[in-house]
Order: sequence, then structure tokens, then C-alpha cells
Amino acid sequence: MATIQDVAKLARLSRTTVSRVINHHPYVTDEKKRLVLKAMEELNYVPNSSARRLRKQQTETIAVYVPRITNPFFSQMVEVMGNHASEKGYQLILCQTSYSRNKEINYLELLKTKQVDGLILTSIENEWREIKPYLNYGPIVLCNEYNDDADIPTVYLNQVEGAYIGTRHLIEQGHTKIAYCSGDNSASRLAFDRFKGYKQALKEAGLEFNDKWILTNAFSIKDGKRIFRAIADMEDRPTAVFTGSDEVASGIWLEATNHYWSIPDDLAIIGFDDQPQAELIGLTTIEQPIDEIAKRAMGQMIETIENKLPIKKKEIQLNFQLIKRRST
Amino acid sequence: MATIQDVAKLARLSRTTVSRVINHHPYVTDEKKRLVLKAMEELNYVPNSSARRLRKQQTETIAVYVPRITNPFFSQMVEVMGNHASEKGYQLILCQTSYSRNKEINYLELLKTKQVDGLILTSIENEWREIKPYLNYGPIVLCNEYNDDADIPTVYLNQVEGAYIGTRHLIEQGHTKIAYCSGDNSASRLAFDRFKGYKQALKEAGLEFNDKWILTNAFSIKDGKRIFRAIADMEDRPTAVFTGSDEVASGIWLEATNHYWSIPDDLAIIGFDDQPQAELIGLTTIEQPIDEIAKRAMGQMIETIENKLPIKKKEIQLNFQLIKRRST
DNA sequence: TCAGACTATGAAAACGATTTCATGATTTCG
DNA sequence: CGAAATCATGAAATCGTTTTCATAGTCTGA
Repeated sequence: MATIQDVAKLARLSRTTVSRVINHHPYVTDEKKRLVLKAMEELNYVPNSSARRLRKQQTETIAVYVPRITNPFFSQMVEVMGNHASEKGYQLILCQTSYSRNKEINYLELLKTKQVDGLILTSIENEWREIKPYLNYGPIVLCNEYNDDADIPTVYLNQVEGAYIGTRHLIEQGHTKIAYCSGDNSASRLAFDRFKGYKQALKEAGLEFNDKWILTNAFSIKDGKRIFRAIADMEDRPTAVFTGSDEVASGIWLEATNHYWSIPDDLAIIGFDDQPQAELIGLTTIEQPIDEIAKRAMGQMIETIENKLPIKKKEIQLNFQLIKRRST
Repeated sequence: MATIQDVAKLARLSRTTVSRVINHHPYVTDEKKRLVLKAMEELNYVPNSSARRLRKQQTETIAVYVPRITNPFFSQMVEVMGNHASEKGYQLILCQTSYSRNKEINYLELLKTKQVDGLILTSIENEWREIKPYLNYGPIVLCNEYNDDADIPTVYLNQVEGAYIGTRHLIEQGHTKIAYCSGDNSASRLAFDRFKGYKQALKEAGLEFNDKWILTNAFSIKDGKRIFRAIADMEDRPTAVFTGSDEVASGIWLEATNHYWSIPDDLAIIGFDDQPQAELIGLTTIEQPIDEIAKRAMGQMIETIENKLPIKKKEIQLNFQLIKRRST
């Protein structure tokens, strides 16, 4: 492999001048520039990125944390981020935390060992105080996830409103008994906000809030099936169900259909995300502007890196949109 | 940030000894090792990865090429590869080619500039001769994609057989007029092989091959819808259709259902991949052992890197499985 | 015309690790 | 007991760039 030294020798110039040409510095005569370019061409030279990283103390690489890339919500986000990063000359390192606290912490070492210039988190497994110290080693941006204590740039969606418009839509369709179905009931601000939006819509309409209609631990199609059976077994059945994800909604729909229930007459279902399958089964759902938050978060990250901005709280909040289909 | 020098000074030892401790070399007394560890702890030291990369001439990073990460087939592959790589101490850089020859070539510079130790390609946009020269800079492994000219490790699926068992299944259900529907009709060996499997099944059963039933350029749900309308408009209609992807099959199913066709009575549909949506709409499909090829390909890559194996042709072929559902 | 600014170049330092080489000290073994 | 092998350590070279500093020539303007 040719080095900058070889190029310099062939062009009968110094390494410095070659480096200047590579980095488009001024103060190089066209004559010498031509010589350097010719030598580079001849030797098929490209600068070694490790050496460059070491000297410049930056990697032009950004790490993106997702729970699992197979989740369409996150893969959509990563697709947009990847393209945006690539346009700006950055690489993307993919970190799958698999919902594990340990893995999340392990990946944080990437920042400490200077393998990446910054981190974008789309979900957080650990408490913020576990993550905070790593801010000493580089910028962190939150995308989708939200945390009160984290004083860093945050691009997120107004979950209260998301759940609110979904629930209100069901109310407007005449439903009064509306079940609520969510993923984790943990300390996640995200889950908390959605629940708040649901309750707010009920309260506004003067509707009953029934503890038994709150179903948790729902993530997958399989969970959705389980939840349908739970609903079917209830004495006082809800007539509509709000879900926190299209997967769960699909599972409910599937099992309901298998039991010859008519949707939405026997049960109205509303999903979340507008994933491809939603169109297939005619699922009413709440669309998240994924492309938008992904692009904003990546933009924020690159700006922070390039202008060496101080890390501080900066909230960008975006809104949802309801997509009405046959399931409600 | 503390450097190895700082650690050495604090421990009153040389850089060399500190380095030995970090890299678990023998010939360090327990006494000194303890001193070093203590100093590292005290200074909160971690080795700088850029310096390490430069000196060791390796990056512990692998690039994975996919067309788009949002395609469930590829995101599944990347999920498995990511986890496998992480277990072995490697990072994953995600390269989305977006089906563009240019982008593919651009990303190849990663190998040349030594930003990654190796490349896994899950699809190829350019001719092999465009890619081959990059083998001088590091190993390349093919996963899913196949190319006759490429003398490199290749993990792939027996596409001939895949299409064959799908088509034969339709024949066994009594169909004699079977349409065939595929993505690109390019020089891709993958597409060629599938077509071969389809024709082979027809021929074995002594069935007619009809040019008009060969539909191309089908990738998305939208394409599937278009294809349904094309089929519906035919004078001599097929009674079953073999598709190269679940997305396309879903599109056909969706549009057919919207037109009140009964599946499979009016039209039998078979998909490819067994994506989550296939279960939802009861799509018969051909399952690919994605986890298996992903794991094998990554294993092959790491083995090649670590044992500095010469790059040579090595084929690993795996088989498909038919999943029967309601659409046939 | 001469001081200061600007242009053009190269030598050498710096980035932060690992590896090679050299040197003793200690152990092994015929 | 003495030579060879093994253990333990550090100084210095090395990986391949970019950056700083020094130097010298050329312009510019009062």
C-alpha cells in the first residue's frame, strides 16, 4: 500500500505539500498540485483512515442505538439516518441493545475509546445517571426517546397528543368502552405520556375509566393474539381498543378474524406507526413522522460535531397524524 | 483524556509494560500487573482506538452492504450479523446502497482506506469485475447474493430449488396455469436461478409455458397491485401466481381482495420470505433460513480476518422450506 | 524604498498506541 | 557448574497522517 511518503517522493515534494493537496488547503501552486495528483493517481493512493483519525482526533463515524433493527419503526429511522449521514460524509455504526441494559452500557465504550464522534439513542434501557458520565467523551442526541433529566438535544414526538387523537377518534365513532393496550409500563416517559393522552380524551368526553381495560406487556403479534383472547373473555367487554403498536393491533385483528369477529363492528382497533402491514389489513393507525425525526436528529448530531457546539437541552417536538382505514 | 503514558507514569513503569497488561501478554509479574490495573482504574483510562488501529493495522469493524435496511429480509440478516459480530468483538458499519451502482462503489472505499477489516455483500449492483480489484485491500464475503465469477466465500440459498418447490406446490394443488412474477430480470444469477426452478417444475409436469404470464419489475406492494390488475385484464388468465417476494404477493392479495376476488379460489398466491405480514393474510410462502445464512457469512468473515486466510471460492448452500397457509 | 502582509514550501513534532530489540535476572538441565 | 532457555522489563522505532513552526520569496502601499 502506498503511503503519503511514497507520493511525496514520486512527486519530488514534501509530505506536507501532498497533505495540503489532499485537504484542499490554499497556498499550493497549480503546478505542484498537478504533480501531486498525478503521483497519487499513479500509485493508486488513498489516505489511511486510521492515521487520519489519530491525528485529527475525529472519526467521521456516528453510532446509532436501536433495540432491534428488525422492528420496522427503528429500521425506518436507521434508513433515513444512514442516508443522511452518508450524504454528509459520515459512517453509521449500528448498535443493537436488544433491550439489555448491559449491552447498552457496553456499547457506550465506543464513545469513550473514540471509535465514534457521537451517539444517537432511539431508546434508553438504563437510568440517565448511568449514561450521563459518557457525555464527557462526546455528544449524545436523543431521537424518539425522551428524558426529563437529560440536558441534551432531543427530537421527539408529542405522545400525549398521539394517544389523545387516537382515543378521540374512537370516541367520535361512538365508542364509550375503550380498552388501552401498551408495551412496557415502566418508568418510560414515552409510555407515561401516551397513557396520559388516553385518559385526557376519556375525561374530556366524560367517559368511564376502567382498570380492567388496561392491558400491558404488549409488543408483538403474539401478544396481540393473547390480548384478543383476554378481551373476548371479559364479562364487561370494551367495544374498541387503542394499541401502542401496529404489531399488537395486527395480532388482535388476526385472532379476532380467526374467531369470526367482524371488525370494526364487534371490535374497533386502532394501531400505531402505520407500518406496511397496516394498509394490508385496513388498520386505522397513527402515523409517526419517522423520516422527519430521524433527519432532524442526525442533522442535530452533525451540527454539534462540526461546530463543536456545547451539549445542552434543546427540544424539537413533532406531531402525529391519524390515518383512517376500515378497522374503526 | 489519559493516555498510556500517563498510566505508565503513575504506575512508575514503562508504556511497554502497560501495553502488555492491556493486551494480556505473558511475562508481567502479578505485582506490576496490579500496579498498572490500579493506575488505569484511577485515571479512568481506556486505550484510544484510533492509535490502536493505526499500529495494529486492523479495525475490528466489518461493513455490511444491503440495498435498504427497511426491507425485512435484509434487516433480519443485519440483526443476526450485528449480534454475532458484537459477540466476537466486532463493530458493524451499515452501508445502504439503495440499489445504486454509484453508492456501492463509493462505499467500497471503506475497504481501501482501511476503515473496515472486511466486507459482506448481501446484494451486488455492479459487475463483478468492478468490485474484484478491491479484494487487494481486504476480504469480501457474499451472503445471499451469488456470482459465478467471484472466487470468494459465498453463503447462499438454492434458489432453483426454492422456486421449484413453490411451483410444484401450486401444481399439486391442481393448477395448470401458473404465472411467474419476479423483481429484476437483470443479469442476477439469483433471479435466473429462480426462473430456472419455475420452468423446471412446469416441464416436469408437462405444463404449458406462457410468455404472457411472466411478469417482471415487481418489488413492492404497489407493484403487486399493478400486477393484479394486469392479471385481471388478461384474456387467458392464470389461476395461480408465484411471486419472488411477500411484498409483491401482499400487493396482489390486497388488490384482489379489494376487487372481491376469493383467494385462493379465483387466484392462488404464493410468496417468498415468510415476512411477518405473511401470517396476517394467510399467505403461503417459502421461508428462507435467514438467520442461518447470516450467521454463517459473518462466521466466515471473522474466520478469514483472524486467521488471515487466503480469499478463495467456498460455497455454502442452504435450503428453503415451504409454509402452507390459506392463499393456496 | 522599505516595512509589513501574503504566498509557498519543507522539516520536524505530534497524535497514542504496539512491536522490536536489547539487556539482565533467573531457571533449567546435561 | 556453566551454557542455554526462559522470564521480566524498558528504550526506541513504528504505524501514516496532519499540524506547527521556520524560512524565504513576492506583493502592497505609504
